[in-house]
Amino acid sequence: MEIDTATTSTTWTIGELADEFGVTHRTIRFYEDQGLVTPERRGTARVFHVRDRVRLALVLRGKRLGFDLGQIRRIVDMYDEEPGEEGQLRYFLEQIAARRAELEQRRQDIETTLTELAEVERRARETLTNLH
Amino acid sequence: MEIDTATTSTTWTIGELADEFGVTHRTIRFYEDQGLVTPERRGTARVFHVRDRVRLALVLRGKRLGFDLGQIRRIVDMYDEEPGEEGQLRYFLEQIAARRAELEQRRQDIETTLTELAEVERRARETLTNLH
DNA sequence: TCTTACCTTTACGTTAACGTCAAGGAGAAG
DNA sequence: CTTCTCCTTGACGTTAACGTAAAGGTAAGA
Repeated sequence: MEIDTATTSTTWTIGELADEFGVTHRTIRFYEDQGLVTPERRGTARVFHVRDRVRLALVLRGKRLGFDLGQIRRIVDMYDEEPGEEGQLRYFLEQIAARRAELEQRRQDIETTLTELAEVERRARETLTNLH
Repeated sequence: MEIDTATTSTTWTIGELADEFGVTHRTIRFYEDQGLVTPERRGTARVFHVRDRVRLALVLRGKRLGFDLGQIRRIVDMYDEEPGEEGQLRYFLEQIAARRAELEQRRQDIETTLTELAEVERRARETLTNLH
């Protein structure tokens, strides 16, 4: 019997998330092992809440960026870090600065590559028009 | 006896390139296996020319971007593609468009992440000033 | 009650990208 | 000739990030 799926559900099964994000169950379970998501357990079954959904999205974005799961975890964990005391906050800000430096290096690499590819493309188009 | 290292050498040994780029001999040899660099052979020894040096730099930039060696090869090979006939040129332009799409997706992901990290940082700084 | 769909754990298999010996060659210096 | 230094070719080892069976639990519907 159906209980409540009329109101857009605020929890998900592993299969729903897998379908939505285009990954396998195995992948999500692996991420749970790594502590990237922490679904509730009802009996033996996993119940994913909004927090898990958000974190999963962040993880997959990290993967698109080519970070390994270690780096990704460090970034994702920043999103729901507890305030803490001064020393910890300063350390936290250092970490953010480090991640940002990596990201900006990457952005620079991308800009350069895009520029170069544009030049390669220009030459190709030139050769192409010269054929006619 | 020394022969000619006064005039900046236009060729390199595997060790020189390894030192310069901060990778091991093994890595460079592996890249040779994959066809990413194609050093000349003098007897049994490898002699790297400017082309290899450039390609190695491109490969390492690709790695920083988180591409796997397959993707990297596809990008790097574009840099010294021969003109060819029309069909090939059109296919080539398609490939460029595809690589560009990937790179732009990544850039978008980076922008988003940087924006979010800035917000996280702002909140951390706020908490920090409120401590005093 | 039986089937079907979806879930579970356990555990070995796989691929990429090198790391790490092992054993030896080639040439310049002393 | 011996000693270094730097190079060479195998070839097996390692880590990350899952893939892929195997074997079974549970709840809804026919």
